[in-house]
Amino acid sequence: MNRSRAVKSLAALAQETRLEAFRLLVQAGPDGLAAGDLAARLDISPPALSFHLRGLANAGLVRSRQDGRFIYYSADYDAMQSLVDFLTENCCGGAACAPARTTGRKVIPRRLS
Amino acid sequence: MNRSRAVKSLAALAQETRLEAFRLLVQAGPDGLAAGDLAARLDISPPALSFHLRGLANAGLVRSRQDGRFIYYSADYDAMQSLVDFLTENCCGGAACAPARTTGRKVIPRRLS
DNA sequence: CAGTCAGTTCAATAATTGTTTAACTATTGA
DNA sequence: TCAATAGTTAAACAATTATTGAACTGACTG
Repeated sequence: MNRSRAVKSLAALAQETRLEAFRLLVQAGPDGLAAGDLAARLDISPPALSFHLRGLANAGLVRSRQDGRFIYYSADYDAMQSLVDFLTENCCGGAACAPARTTGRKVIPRRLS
Repeated sequence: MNRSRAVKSLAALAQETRLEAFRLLVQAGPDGLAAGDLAARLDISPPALSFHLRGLANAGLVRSRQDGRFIYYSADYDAMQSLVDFLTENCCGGAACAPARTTGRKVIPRRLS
C-alpha cells in the first residue's frame, strides 16, 4: 500500500453512507450482500448506492459478482488489512501509535454483553 | 470513537497533503513541528497549510501550541490509535481483518448475544 | 415474445473542498 | 515605535463530490 492508494481508500471510507455500507459488508462475511439488500438496509436509492459502491470498488475495498439478476458485493478484507497496516506503520510511528500510550492502561475493545 | 467521528478523521486523512503532513508530525514526535517548517517540507503556501491543519485539528488528529511567534503542531497519537481501533473493530470484523487471510478455515465474525 | 425485476448510467443540480492572492493579527527585535 | 517575521483569516474561484429523477441494460418468468 502506497500513499496515494491509501488516500483513495481513506476517501472511500470517509463518508457516512460508504463507511456504513462497508461495515455491513464486513459483517455479512465473504458472500457479501446483494445490492438491493444493501440499499434497503442503508435506506438509500439504487442510484445512490451504485454511486457509493463504485467509490468503494474503485478503491479496491469491495468486489462484486453477479448471480442471476442480483449483484453481490463483498468486502475485500486484504485491502482493508493493508490500509490498517499502512496507517499503523506510517501514521502511528510503529506497531501501535507510539509516544502517547507510554505506560499504563491498554484499551481493550469490549465485546459481548 | 463513534462512526461520525471516524468519518471526520478519515476525511481529514483522505487527502495527499494532509496525510503527508500528519505523517511528518508523527515522525517528528511529541514536540511536533512549527507550521513554517511543515510548510517548507510540504512545499505549500502558508494559507494552504493553515487550511489543511485546520482540517486535521478539527478532526482531533493534531494539537497546536504557541511558542513565541511560532506555532507548533503535533500529532495526537491517542486519536490516531482510536481510529485504527475503530477500523479494526468495525471494518475488519475482529482483531485483524478476518476471512480473507485464511490458509484454511474461515473465521467469520458472528454477533453473539 | 412481453412484462417485470435488479441494478446501472446519465444529466442536472446542489453542496463541499481545495487553491490562490490579498489583507490582517501577534510577536519579536532594533 | 518601526519594521520584519510567523501565521491566520477572508474572498473569489475552480474542482470535486453527493443527490435526484429519468432513461437504460440485462436477466428472469409467464
